[in-house]
Amino acid sequence: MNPHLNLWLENESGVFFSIWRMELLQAVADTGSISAAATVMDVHYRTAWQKIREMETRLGQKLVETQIGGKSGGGAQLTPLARDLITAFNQFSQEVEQQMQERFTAVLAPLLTASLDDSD
Amino acid sequence: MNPHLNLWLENESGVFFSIWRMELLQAVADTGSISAAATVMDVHYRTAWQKIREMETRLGQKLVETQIGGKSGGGAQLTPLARDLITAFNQFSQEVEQQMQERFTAVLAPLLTASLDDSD
DNA sequence: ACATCGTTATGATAAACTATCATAACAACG
DNA sequence: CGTTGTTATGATAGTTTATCATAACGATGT
Repeated sequence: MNPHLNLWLENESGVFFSIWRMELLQAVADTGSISAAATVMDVHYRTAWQKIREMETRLGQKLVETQIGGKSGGGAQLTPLARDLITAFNQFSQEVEQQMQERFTAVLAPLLTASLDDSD
Repeated sequence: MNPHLNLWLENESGVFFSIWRMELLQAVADTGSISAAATVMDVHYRTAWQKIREMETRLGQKLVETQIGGKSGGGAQLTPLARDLITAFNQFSQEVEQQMQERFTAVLAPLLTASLDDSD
């Protein structure tokens, strides 16, 4: 019975950023690989890789630097742009979410508790 | 390059209200039938009907009163609860959207114009 | 009395999207 | 030079969503 929200950014070619995508990039930063990030986000590696590629294509900018091979098999790090986007979008989404919770309590919660909870 | 948002409400059985669903119910109110509302919302009748049923099932309350047959073939009107939900949710979503636009301009727009527009 | 009309209601199918499987290429290291 | 774990990508499976087809309905005009 709580409100949920999704926020995303798109240009002419489609969605290039969202809350989920931000978390995915953050997981790449935290773990040092797309593979481990996919596990953290509980999606298949292919899904994570494809979403990152899609973001980069639609943005026209690199977000993740990858290495193939090496002792640890390879890895991935964020570009400075990706880090900046995470920082800004995280602040943005948290502020909007705060407002959502506040307005939900003020505007919707009274109606929902009155019309639904009482009617059982 | 603008921000987008979706807002929805769910309980244990799933999503029972959202911006799109609100617009669908409003279209039913405006047109007097699910069929015409589906056309307005640019979806198939079956889709509109199924979404309404889903909302009612998950909410455990009737949102639309329907009639089959008659001179105009039939029709549909909103229940008082549906009207109240539309009113409250509309205010809720507009306030959140306003905040989103405001915070986007303050937090994200500077970064996006600096990092993306300039790089062409 | 009864055929007409546009709507509700629903089963069946098609299409689109998303997730999963399988596999090649890769490079530092012991 | 084989081992290792990752990136990268084609191919397939599955799941969700949209479309098609059709029956039931009842006020109205003939």
